[in-house]
Amino acid sequence: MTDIEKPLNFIQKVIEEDLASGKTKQVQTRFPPEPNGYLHIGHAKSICLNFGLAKKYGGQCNLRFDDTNPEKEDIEYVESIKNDVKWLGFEWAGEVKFSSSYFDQLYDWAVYLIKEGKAYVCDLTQEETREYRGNLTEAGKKSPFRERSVEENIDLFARMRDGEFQDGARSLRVKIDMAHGNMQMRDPIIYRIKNMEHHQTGDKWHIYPSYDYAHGQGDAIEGVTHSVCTLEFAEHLPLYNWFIENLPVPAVPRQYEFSRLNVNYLVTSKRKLKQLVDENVVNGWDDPRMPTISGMRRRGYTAQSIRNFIESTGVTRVDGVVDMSQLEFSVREDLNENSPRAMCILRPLKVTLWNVPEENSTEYLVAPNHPQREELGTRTLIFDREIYIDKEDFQEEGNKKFKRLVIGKRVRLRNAYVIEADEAIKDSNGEIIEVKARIIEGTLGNNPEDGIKPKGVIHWVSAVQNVDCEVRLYDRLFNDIAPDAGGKDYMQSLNPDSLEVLTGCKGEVSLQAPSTDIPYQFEREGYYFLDEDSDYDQDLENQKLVFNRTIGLRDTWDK
RNA sequence: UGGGACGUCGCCAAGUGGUAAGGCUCUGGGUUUUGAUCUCAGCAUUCGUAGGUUCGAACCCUACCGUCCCAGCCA
Repeated sequence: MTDIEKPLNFIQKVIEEDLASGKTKQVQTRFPPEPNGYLHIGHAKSICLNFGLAKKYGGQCNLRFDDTNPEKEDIEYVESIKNDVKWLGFEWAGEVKFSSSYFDQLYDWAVYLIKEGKAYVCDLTQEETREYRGNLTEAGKKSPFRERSVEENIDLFARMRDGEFQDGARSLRVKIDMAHGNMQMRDPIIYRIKNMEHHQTGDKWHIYPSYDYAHGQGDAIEGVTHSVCTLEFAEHLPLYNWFIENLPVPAVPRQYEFSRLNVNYLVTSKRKLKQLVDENVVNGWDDPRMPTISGMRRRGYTAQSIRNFIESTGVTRVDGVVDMSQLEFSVREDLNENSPRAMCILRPLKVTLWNVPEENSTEYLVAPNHPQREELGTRTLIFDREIYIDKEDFQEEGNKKFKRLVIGKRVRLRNAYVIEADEAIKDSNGEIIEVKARIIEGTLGNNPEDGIKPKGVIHWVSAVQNVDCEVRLYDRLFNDIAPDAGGKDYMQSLNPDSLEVLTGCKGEVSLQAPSTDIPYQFEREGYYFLDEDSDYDQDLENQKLVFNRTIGLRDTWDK
């Protein structure tokens, strides 16, 4: 990167002050996803922030699954989340943590609160609880069960734990203030009855702690110094601190909130992404059109490009929407620097170079793998009398702006000769099926001797020896710049053309054994990454190669 | 109408009393065997609005306007 120092964000400033004052000895953070879906670009921000903070200040970051609600969770998600965090390039401290590991301690602390007269078992139904809570402008009413005796509360709470009651029959609430301006403080529920198995604790529990009750205490148990979360939890801060102050916790963590990442044209809500998967709008969580980490990975986005993007957007408390172009810039920046080049014809049009002798027409040419990075080596290109160019690179009659092949005009074949087109051959429908052209002698590495330079450069592939492949082009999933803003129905703005599959594409022979760790730049086309649907086969006839277009090249050609 | 947070260029985002960084986008020029890359130049007399304090304000004060979050036994 650069040696220009980046200004610190507000959380970094807090940490530097805490370190300077001695309040914090060693920074401890945590990334705390609930395993109820796949991670998406929004989580990448939290991951980069939490792990990045720990790394920057020589501390550690835990990966903690906030698994307090077995209803929505699944072991499939914990595995995918671990995989995604690792892929993004981060390493968590020690073993993976689970909020469920603290259920015993949390239970003991709940009993402690009861004994202190600060928690009570409430028999109000869910509807009654809502009525008693009041609303934004009216104070709530105290629950009639608020003054139960300590003994009765302890007994009832134990019986809740033992599975004696139906789901929702009772709850454990903390006694704070039913008239508090902050709704979170109106005797929040900290334990609810759910007679159901948990993916980590099996059938041990019939009651599960709420997020509010489990999160801060989990932080304290793990010695988290700076608990950073998104802005919607700012409302919970007083409650977070209430527990820390009223419980004999081993440490005092502090919560700081930042605004979540929003990118236009994207939807980032686990619930909504799940709907796209469940209704088969996309082909799974890792569909390359999804803004999930796994989808982006499959599409060809590099971990570095995602990290750079997150870094470029900053950390503040301002609600904003980042432009998609900023993400695209980070992806292109990294890929341009690191992708090997290759030529691939997406929509083949045969060109016969009639002045190349028919006998022994094959010629081997050498091309650099990267135009600016010699150290990346070279590759061999096969040149023949018959080649393919892209249909879009030929017009019978061009115009000043069309810098490609035109009848009677010249064009440079990338890394090869200059050619001039003579004739277009059409089928009975009038469609051009072949072009007759000729090479200009002596133009390999040189300009034509007659001084008539070609207008442009186009890519090509031998029609005799090439690699057949399928190419999948992706466009945005939604046509609306803010698909789900203001409660809009995002399913109404789905882009019907978000996937275009091209078969019979022709790649140069270096693509026979393609790279599986970084996209190629198909010159003049964009960046393309090998999809996992590909099938390798020693027998090339049976090999099936599929490439995903990660992103096109920047295009400043005003058509 | 209760409580909380936030408003600096089209989009991100520094700046927190001394006279508006940077990135993305966009526009124009140069180099180029990728209409890519690279490179040069341009792009806020102005910081939500209106007053006030001050020699001096985006930064301090007051009022107003706008946006977002909170009424799950979700996280």
